[in-house]
Amino acid sequence: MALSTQPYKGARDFYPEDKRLQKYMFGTLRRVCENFGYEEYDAPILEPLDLYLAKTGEEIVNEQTYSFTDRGDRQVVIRPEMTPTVSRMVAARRQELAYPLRWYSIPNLWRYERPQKGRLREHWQLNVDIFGVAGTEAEHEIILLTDQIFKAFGARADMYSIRLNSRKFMDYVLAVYLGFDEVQQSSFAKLIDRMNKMERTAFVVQADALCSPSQREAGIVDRLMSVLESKDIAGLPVELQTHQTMVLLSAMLEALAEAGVSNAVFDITVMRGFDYYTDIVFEVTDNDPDNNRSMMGGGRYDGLVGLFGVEPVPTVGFGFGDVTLAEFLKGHDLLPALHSETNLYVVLAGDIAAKAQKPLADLRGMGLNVAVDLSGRKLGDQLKTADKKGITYVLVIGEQELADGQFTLKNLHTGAEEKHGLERIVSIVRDHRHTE
RNA sequence: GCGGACUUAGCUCAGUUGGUUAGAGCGUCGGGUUGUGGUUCCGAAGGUCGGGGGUUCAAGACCCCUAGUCCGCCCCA
Repeated sequence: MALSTQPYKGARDFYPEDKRLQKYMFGTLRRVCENFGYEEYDAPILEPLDLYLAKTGEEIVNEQTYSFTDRGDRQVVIRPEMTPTVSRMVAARRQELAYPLRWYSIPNLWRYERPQKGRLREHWQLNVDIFGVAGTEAEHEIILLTDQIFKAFGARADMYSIRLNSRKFMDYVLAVYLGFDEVQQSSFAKLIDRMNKMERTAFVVQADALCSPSQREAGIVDRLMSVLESKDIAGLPVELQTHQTMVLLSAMLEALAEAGVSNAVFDITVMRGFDYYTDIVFEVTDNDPDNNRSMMGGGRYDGLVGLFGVEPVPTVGFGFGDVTLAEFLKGHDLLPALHSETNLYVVLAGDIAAKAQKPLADLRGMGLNVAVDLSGRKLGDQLKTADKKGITYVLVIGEQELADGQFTLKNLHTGAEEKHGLERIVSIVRDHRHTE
């Protein structure tokens, strides 16, 4: 039986054309992050199991990670997310780092679960974090950066929504304002998370089922619905509007609007799954109903660094997956034409590979990326190969050209041909590359 | 982890209620005379129909198992 050529379940091969797209996406992400003064870091793909047990739900660690025991009996996990790792790194140098600390990374992450639209087993995720800022200036900057990322990809404000809420606020609503016990709070959090995907009546039925008889009698579900159906902070019951976090969030949204972020809104259904978030949380969703998934999510997690036994560091950060980003760009037709990194394809007329080495070295020395066809096939076949590789310029080298130093340069897009010396050829190809 | 749909040539797919040597388009390769691609023309190669088992005189088609892909659910990094 022949070996399978398929990549591992839920993971992708990146052929050169796929890698071009990845390089474009990552390049844009890096540019925006560095534009805001964020520095890139990285870490091992393997981490000890303990790192995740402390802060993530047990089900996630046990059933949704790749884990194994190594030869030294250590429990090892292939990282399913970057936040614990970066917290570990910051904690390790807690005293010596210069705050505010602005870091980013684009790690590959693994999760053991069934692949589906927008969710694979291996994906890459931009992680951006700011450490050491306790005030909402940190959230403001992070949201601004997020918005810049979308703008850098050419997205318009009506293509995506930045939705904000507060974990601290929701805890208050569920525990104090509505009086739910801890089990109920967690059930309601999950239900509210799915609210936008459900019919209102189905939601009310499920919410009702979670209430005790006395809560039902007190009309708790109606009270809940009136909170959840508030379209903005001003629509909330007055008692909730004046909650400290709502006051801060309200001011933040105003500041963001002033800074040119027109599509950031309060959305009470944004919950986020993780326990480590401590206050403001946010998501960015695609406005295209066919890609109804959160593309990016994050928030404030002030407690994580402190788990390593050092003084806690207030932190705001987010993760942004490459799969959902690619879906977004494709869906909104935002992908540019991506070309080969090879600028020039040299075809040889006749058996002259040895003699052609000098001009090839000169072209490379002057900075062009040059590939040469070594097949010895007919000229037409060599041209076909250049075309198939998506390389615009072809240079013909034959006895004639070697003799007079004038080489035939052909543009495969226009079909035009011209003869020049090597330096002129380099400048033509380079100018074209820059205008692409 | 649970449920549903699907799997036929390199790719996208046809294949009628089971019935001879399983088809198309695109792609690939060769040719239209020796230094010019995309278009066009001619020709060729390429499939034990995902794998295994069963029903039948006969299975690509029906049944069971298994793998993979996709879509939901759970969960969400």
